[in-house]
Amino acid sequence: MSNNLSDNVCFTLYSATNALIRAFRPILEAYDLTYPQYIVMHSLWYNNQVSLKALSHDTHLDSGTLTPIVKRLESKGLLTRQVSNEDERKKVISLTEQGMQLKVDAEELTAKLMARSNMSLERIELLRELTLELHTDLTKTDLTKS
Amino acid sequence: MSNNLSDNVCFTLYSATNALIRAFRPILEAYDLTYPQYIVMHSLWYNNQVSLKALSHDTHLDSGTLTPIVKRLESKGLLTRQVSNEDERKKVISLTEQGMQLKVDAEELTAKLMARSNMSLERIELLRELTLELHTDLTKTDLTKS
DNA sequence: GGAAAATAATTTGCGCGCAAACTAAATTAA
DNA sequence: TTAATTTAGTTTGCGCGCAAATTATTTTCC
Repeated sequence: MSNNLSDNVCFTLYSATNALIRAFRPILEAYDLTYPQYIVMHSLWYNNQVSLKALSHDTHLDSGTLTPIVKRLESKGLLTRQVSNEDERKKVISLTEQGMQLKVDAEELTAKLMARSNMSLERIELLRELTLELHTDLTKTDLTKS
Repeated sequence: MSNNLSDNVCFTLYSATNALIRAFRPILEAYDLTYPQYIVMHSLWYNNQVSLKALSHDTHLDSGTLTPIVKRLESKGLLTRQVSNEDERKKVISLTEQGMQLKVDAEELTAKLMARSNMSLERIELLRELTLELHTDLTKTDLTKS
């Protein structure tokens, strides 16, 4: 029987995420990256030379979302896209030298951003666990059924 | 020194929100609403006849985001927008009879959605508190400084 | 009272996020 | 082996989310 939007976990989650992306924007601007682009780069720093499918699995982003993001990163010279030799449906996405060098500067941006917030490390870790749990929960269960 | 995206609270928050909106979509489709439209309606069910500014404050959404959303809700016949008598810069947003009736059906959708997840009520409440705290934190502090 | 500053809402431009439709290649099955 | 199905990636369309620019009204200050 909530009458206030902030009593609603969906709303607070949604608002917090928007605020986070907004806070990230000026920081990532220095690297000419958006937050989703940063996620893709982060994924590739630890899993280079993967297919779009594999990248989609790791980043939890749709292939229809990823294709234009990856194309933009390609046009910035941070990665390349080549048709796979074994399977010509697949594209191998590889970091360029420039893309790999960005890691040194941008790797720990999240820690830096969160460190500036007033939340304790314990509560941040708790938030991470709860959102991970919710995501797992929502993607495993088909909520339109039952 | 995280090498995995899921070790990163920003990423898990971002992914969980996307998953939540995605899970909400088929449910809200029955009411011909998107999630942001639902937020606006929810706000108006408890605070009718407000300016766009006031709606922006309550929903945490930008005026540039709200204007088109509110226009769409108007064209669906759920609300009206009239220029204020006292201040002609302002618009008074008011629910129509149809918009108010939607409340009966759609009010408790969030509770229903979350109830279908496997998370306990305690953990859901904890998640609500943490995301509320983070949002407050991020909007009060100018993170580009210091 | 009139210029300057502040405020409310709209518009523009860009990058998502994703469902749905589509193209092309590989796999399966008949 | 070739027709049917599956899979990988792209494209299209629509609705955000928001910064920045714009328009119109009100307030402030001289």
